[in-house]
Amino acid sequence: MIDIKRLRDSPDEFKAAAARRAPDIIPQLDAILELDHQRRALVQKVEALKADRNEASEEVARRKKAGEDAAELLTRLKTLSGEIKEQDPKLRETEGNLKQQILRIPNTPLEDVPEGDPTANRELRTWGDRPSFSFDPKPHWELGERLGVLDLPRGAKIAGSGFPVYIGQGSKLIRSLINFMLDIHTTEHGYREMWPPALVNESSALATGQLPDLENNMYVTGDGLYLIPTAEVPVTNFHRDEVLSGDELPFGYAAYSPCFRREAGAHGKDTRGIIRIHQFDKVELVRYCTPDTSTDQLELLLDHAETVLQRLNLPYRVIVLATGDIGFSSAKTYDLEVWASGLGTWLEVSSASVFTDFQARRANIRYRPTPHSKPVFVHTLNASALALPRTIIALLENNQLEDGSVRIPEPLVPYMGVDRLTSHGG
RNA sequence: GGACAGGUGGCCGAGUGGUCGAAGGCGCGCGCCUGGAGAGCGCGUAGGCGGUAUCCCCGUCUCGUGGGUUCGAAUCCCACCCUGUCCGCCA
Repeated sequence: MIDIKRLRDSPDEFKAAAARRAPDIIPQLDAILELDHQRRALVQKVEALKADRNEASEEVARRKKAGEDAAELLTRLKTLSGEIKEQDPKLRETEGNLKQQILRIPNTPLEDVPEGDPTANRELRTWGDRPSFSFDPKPHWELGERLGVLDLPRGAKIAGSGFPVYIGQGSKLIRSLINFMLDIHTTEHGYREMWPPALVNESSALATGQLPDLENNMYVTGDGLYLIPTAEVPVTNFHRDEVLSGDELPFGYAAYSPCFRREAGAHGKDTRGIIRIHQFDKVELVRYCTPDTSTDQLELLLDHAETVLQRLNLPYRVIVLATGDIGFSSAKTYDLEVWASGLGTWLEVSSASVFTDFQARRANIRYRPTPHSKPVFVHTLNASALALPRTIIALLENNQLEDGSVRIPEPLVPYMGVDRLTSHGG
């Protein structure tokens, strides 16, 4: 949620920042300013009436206590109360409209975010060498099927397309990767582990910014709960409506969760194999920090995500997203894209974002800089570290041998118990 | 899912229609005391919004949430949410 006071106090500055991401947003901001103006006028009107009412009401109490007559005062109060009941709903309606509109305004990007549509995304650096092959490297769906670790047709039979089944060593690879990633983040990067609910209520989805804009991309249950598209939602909401003490910041959680995405409107794009699916697994990092440290925290977070790719020896590149490509709640986002040899393309496996106080406002997460100072909003950040399917794609495709078997990267061997995936490996 | 009991400030806990934003306690902050610490004593300790204004003041709202009754609601009524206990069901 944007800071209405910032918009009100320096509208030109705010509009310029917001327009870097969405040039057509100015009329919406003007509408908000107008509504805010109306709202404040109404507040003053209604509160003046209430002040009169409260004063007269106290006088009634005093007179009754003293055994005096208050009939004449009561008639005056009756008309006053009637007037309040007429004006108050107007105020509430205006406030409701204003809130609705504010909730639809995306976060303003940081100054150093390149401006433009996705073609303005910038590659910052690459890590590792893309493997070379003496044969034609195969795509993961062929490898997975031949190895007997991935069964897409049966997944489609059970649930539908986009719900893969991992079997045998494939299933073991999933839990090995989850443990591997969580172990790194908890023992080396200082994260506290969390196992959150996979369903959340409306307030939670609203707080992290999935609602109202991404409503169509989430599965909804008949009970009005949402299947989480990322652990970011439950983990960030863990501290919703709380005041944290300043000296515990910064801190972070590492959480594994299944993720569910309808991918509505993504027809025909990256549909083969497990590139884009409806249910997948992910280890997510969420950090809370003070406003002055959040840009440094983003670099730290990115580093934590990169560590996983480096340990797995998967070549990747770091992209800074342009203003037109960052998510609704984000102020700045880095994507990590891993190289997939069989597909011959880069795949996004992680997205690291700083949300400044945007989510904290929606979720009402604050902290006290000192024991008696007023609470202020924290800054929140998160990064995938990593999303599993595309990590698996890269693992299979980059480490494949000519006979169709796949080498397991050394750090993963203790988790897998084998150093090769073979078609007779079970 | 059913029955009953509850949801009050950072925490515990009083308060059943009128100076109640809320007694008391704990915690926390500042000070006194002390060689130092503790104990003890004193003072201070919610947030949102609006106005005004550089941190003073004024108004308003908030006692789970949303409605209602009333001149006036923490207190009465309705709905919903949540927690506890028992029953049912179940991994």
